[in-house]
Amino acid sequence: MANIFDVAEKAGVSVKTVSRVMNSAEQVRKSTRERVQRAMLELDYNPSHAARELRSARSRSIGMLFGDPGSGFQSRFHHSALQACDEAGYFLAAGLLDESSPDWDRQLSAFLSRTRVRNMIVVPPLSGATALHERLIERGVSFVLVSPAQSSSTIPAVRMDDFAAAHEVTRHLLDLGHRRIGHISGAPDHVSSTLRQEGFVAAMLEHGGQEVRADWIRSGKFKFEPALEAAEELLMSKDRPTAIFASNDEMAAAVYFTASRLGLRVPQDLSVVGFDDVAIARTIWPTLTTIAQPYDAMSRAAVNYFAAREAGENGRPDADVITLDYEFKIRN
Amino acid sequence: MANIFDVAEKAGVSVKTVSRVMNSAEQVRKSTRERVQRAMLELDYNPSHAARELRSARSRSIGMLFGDPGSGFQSRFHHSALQACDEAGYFLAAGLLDESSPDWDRQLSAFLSRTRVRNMIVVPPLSGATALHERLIERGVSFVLVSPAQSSSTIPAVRMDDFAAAHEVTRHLLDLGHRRIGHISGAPDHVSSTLRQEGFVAAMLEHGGQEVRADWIRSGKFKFEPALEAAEELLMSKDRPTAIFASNDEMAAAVYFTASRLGLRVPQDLSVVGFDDVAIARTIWPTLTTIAQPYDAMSRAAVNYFAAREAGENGRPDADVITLDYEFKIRN
DNA sequence: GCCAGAATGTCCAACGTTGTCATATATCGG
DNA sequence: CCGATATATGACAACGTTGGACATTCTGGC
Repeated sequence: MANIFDVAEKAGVSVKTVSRVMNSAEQVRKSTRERVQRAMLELDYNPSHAARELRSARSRSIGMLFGDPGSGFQSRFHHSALQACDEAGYFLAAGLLDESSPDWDRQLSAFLSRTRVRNMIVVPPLSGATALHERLIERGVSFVLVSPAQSSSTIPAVRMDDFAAAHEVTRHLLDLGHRRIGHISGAPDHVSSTLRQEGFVAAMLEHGGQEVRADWIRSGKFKFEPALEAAEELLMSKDRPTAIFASNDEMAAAVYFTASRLGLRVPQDLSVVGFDDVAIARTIWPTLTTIAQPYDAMSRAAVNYFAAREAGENGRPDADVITLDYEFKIRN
Repeated sequence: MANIFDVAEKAGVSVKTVSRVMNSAEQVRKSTRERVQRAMLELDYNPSHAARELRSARSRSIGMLFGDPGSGFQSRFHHSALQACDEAGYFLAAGLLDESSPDWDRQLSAFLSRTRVRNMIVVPPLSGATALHERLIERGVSFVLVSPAQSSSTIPAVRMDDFAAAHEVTRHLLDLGHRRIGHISGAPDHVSSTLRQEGFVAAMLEHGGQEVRADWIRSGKFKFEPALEAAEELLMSKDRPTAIFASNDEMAAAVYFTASRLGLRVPQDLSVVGFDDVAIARTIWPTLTTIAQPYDAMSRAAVNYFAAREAGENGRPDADVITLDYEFKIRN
């Protein structure tokens, strides 16, 4: 396997010059640079990540921790973050962290000190784990929250515009002619849930306030089982809603479940829309109209945040919240 | 951040002894070992992965490549492999590989030479990519296939007992009183698909051969859309089957889909069973009876394979196929 | 108290790269 | 064509760890 010396020899320069070409910090003459790059290609050379990581002041690793495997999100984010890291020349180091274990602090320590990562992307459900965030700050790790549960003015975050998305989804139902619309919200301590609910209410009010009934807004905690109950409560009564907007796809699936149990057909008797566009949305029948989180864009934004922070070495204010556009997937 | 010198000083030993404790190759007195371990704990010391990787002959990294993100499998395997690696003291390095890209060879090169991994776990769909396997052999990487598409006598693999599982599933349907059972098989060039079909046929034959109708076995290629067609063909005729065994969960979901479209209720009018136990199985309604792949056990077996190979340094024959027990999940 | 063997220490080199600092080479005005 | 200055390149140490080849110090059994 080729190393930097082989490249240097082949290109007829010193190893330092090769290093400079790769890190492109200092100036290298164009002709030299090209000669080196050709040599790298011909030798199929790639720098050893371990060696760079060990020697260099700069860290080229970004960490990502995985919590509860149940979350359909994590794999989406993992994949898109891998891609974003590839593009930006970072290495993504993945680890496990069980936030419910008393041991989680040690797990974190082990991950951080083994990998030496100093930049992390924290995705759901861990982006809602405040204790973890505090610990990261203490340890001087800089991190970006993805779709955090709480909005914070001190921690940079990447999120989508939940309010606007919920508004548009509700609008869509109204445009289809629905007037009696129920909502199954997520976990009450989750800002996304609140924003989605607000977006729902706002759209309803715009269309005539009398329609928003408090008993047609139920919490499903973002989970399947609680959403079953919520759906049952919404659908059992005589004057039931004709459409339900669930705050995520899993809960929307629970609505399907309940509707089917009660003999209601979707979408003839009941319209359902979800949120997130996880795998389920395209697999259940009828395929679920939903809002797609901008996974790729979010990951890319997070990675770019680190890249930018490093480029401009000025310790710029750490409080940006980047809000990205969602995508509205209309299905059956 | 503590390093090996700090630990040595704290424990009152030399760095060499600390190193010995960690690599446990040579003999260290129990009392010394404990003293060192205490020092490591107190200092919250973890060896730098980069430094070990760089210096040591032994590689503590195991690579895992992700192909098409659509596969519900990959995240399950990733999670369980992370866990298995944690337990065994390995580090899991993840990368992307787009097998359909003309560039895939370069992607592989970059991954291998950057990370220096020499052990890999190859999961579906890449465990079916023969060209990749050949390239890995050429490059001297040792790898274990997980649920490979073809059985090979030269590449070690971990798989589940598809035949037995399919047999048991079919048996289950027979025990429920079904006699008219259809089967939607997977991709014909996939040995799992073949084995599952054989298990199905064997169970049917045991119960009276006249029941196995060739036109009740259709290929769905392991995908949703082709399975829709297959299900339609099975369910449209007057004398339709009363139960369908689909070779994976995605196709089982397609059966639900079609049944619902044709006005058939599951499970009253039609029983459906799936295979794999991906997220969908627990989310669609009625929850899907299926076979759970032994994700954790498979990953652990793969990791242990490398650990064992390293312990007994004898170049033992490379052709083991480990077959693991599945789990039968009876749902609604 | 002696001895064998186990346990531990010493010292140095090496892994592949980057940071520091020194030096060589090109560029430019006069 | 000269020296001055900017630009391009090189030599060498260092990152944290393991491996090797020994030397030294314990330990336990006689």
